[in-house]
Amino acid sequence: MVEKRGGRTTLVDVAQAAGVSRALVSIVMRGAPGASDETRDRVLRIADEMGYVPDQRARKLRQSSSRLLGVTFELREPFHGDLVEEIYRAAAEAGYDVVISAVAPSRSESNAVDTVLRERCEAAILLGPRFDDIELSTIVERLPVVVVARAGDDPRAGYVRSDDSAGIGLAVDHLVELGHTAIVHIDGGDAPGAHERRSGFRAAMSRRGFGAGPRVVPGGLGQIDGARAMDAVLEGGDPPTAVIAFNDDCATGVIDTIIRAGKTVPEDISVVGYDDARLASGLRVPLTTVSQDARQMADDAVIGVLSMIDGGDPPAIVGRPRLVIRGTTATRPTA
Amino acid sequence: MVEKRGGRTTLVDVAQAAGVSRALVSIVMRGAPGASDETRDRVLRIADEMGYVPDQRARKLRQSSSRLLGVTFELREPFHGDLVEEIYRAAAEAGYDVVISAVAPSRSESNAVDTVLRERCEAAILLGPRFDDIELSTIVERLPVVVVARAGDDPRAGYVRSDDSAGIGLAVDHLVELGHTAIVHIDGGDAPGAHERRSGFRAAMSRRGFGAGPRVVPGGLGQIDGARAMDAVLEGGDPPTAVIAFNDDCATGVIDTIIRAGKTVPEDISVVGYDDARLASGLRVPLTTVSQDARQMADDAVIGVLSMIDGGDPPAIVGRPRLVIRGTTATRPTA
DNA sequence: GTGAAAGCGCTAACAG
DNA sequence: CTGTTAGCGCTTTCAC
Repeated sequence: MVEKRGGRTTLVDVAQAAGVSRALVSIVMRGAPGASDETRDRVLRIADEMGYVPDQRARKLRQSSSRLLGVTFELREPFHGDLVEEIYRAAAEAGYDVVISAVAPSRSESNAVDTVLRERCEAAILLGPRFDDIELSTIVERLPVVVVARAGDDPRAGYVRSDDSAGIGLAVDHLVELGHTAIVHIDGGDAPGAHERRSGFRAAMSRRGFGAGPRVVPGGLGQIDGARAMDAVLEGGDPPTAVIAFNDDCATGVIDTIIRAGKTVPEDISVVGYDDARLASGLRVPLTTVSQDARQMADDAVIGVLSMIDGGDPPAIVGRPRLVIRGTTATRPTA
Repeated sequence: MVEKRGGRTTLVDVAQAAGVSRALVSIVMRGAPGASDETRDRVLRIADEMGYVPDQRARKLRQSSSRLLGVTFELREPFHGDLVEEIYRAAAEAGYDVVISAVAPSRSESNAVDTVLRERCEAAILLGPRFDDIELSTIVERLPVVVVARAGDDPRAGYVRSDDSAGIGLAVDHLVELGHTAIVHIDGGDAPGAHERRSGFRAAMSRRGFGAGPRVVPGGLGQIDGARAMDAVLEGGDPPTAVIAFNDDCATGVIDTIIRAGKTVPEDISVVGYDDARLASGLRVPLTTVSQDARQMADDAVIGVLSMIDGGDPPAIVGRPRLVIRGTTATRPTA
């Protein structure tokens, strides 16, 4: 009785098979009021037997509001994965569907955003976009946008991020309290958030009295970037006793280099990461890291963007990151 | 002149503004023949000024075929990221759009597949699905399906995978040629492909004359799984001189444990991974690994599923994996 | 509870 | 080259 290669089964087919009107089937499929429990069960059963699945496109087309949220994210960013997962949940709780659109080396951000636009999403959540002001501007003109995990100041866009500057501050404080003075920051280049972390590092260091040119080393987002940067640091002589990496991946590379160089973490050198993507919590060396709460950020982004749809003001939420102390930091070696 | 909060601009609006018929605008937007270059330019300009973006849903709804491919993937699998990226490319080359639907701990596979169904995708590509035969069966009845990176034998589904058994064989051969005899396989439990790799390992070992119970240790997909498994191996005494891990992440964990135990890779113990996801190539310790060619697999999957749409037979493609020798394998320690 | 009718934004098949 | 006419599959009035 199963309709082969279904999906093509339409509401009319079900109505005919059940001997009722299309409207009734529609009501039943939506779970809307207006049908007896008896009819409801029968229609549902028949629809199921026929392999009927409502056509999302037709449905959304007909509805005045699409109740659709577009999300762009980077396929390579573990933390984006965490955020996407939480956004699915948060959106579902609000009765919204989600269209995800990936960004990758071979698929540009504009490409990803175009998809969101063409699908007639009511609003977009952009995860760590690298758009410049102009590009962002053209998007913001078209639909409500919340930018996550990146700073910015377009008044028409909402922003949800955690305070990168404060986050790095937590890391610096932690290390200073452990007695470290020779602290290096391996940065994220031009990645979203990198600037804030860099200046947050400088600020925290000078606040702690290490004003004289705290060391910032060019790094990047990947493990290899962290490893290379740490290579350079060690080769330069005068090794630090602590390193704050741009993110967890980067920190992993840093740790790797340190170990390869015959030193140990955290005995010789302490290392702090950033993000606390699940990747990190699964690491063998439990990484001390600055945690951005994906769940909270997703909630904030979704709630914020929904309020914008209703004409509310763009949110400007700066979450307070949390330092998660695990096993890669220790008191300064007494050497 | 920009329509604020556009996206709501419709084809009719553009037609009116340009003083032409809807049909003409449609023709121009699709780049279809039937309009003078002059008109084309003018309409395009006006559309752009108005911030008009064609409604994908309405478009797909009207067209008999949606030219849409659904892809389900795991947010946490780096190799899936590689595949998704390549599928976007391969689909675009064939004139198809892609709907991606993520699987995560809090978002089930059925959920992901439902999305694909509701969007009226013409076919689905499932990356490493964990469905059992029954579940897969109900999906296969509804639309053409190609399963990637997992073995199976539903004759109605297409399969694109690389020969896991042969891949592990390559790893075993490589290690045996380096003089290793004490080789351990840390497996992937019930993950897609794990069974094949396990039995491939046993087969290759016995082919090489190590028939007497080659050691297979329960592992998993993550770094932590590899690390824990390796812990157990080392604690058990009689350490192997070589380890073949289920995947690259797992291998990373293995390496980590080895180093923490005061041994070195590859001097004391050689380690081979599996997948060659970009993650791996970015590792500081260049991982010797069995490469599954994401680009090739994506091409095969897309071409295969398109042919199924045209009534072709389901593809059954078993790619030949390639051993990529990097820095984590060496000749057996002469100890 | 039910059925008829209109229309979401677009494309396709025609006549002009 | 242009305009008209039909729908795609669904939801949403509105009478019955």
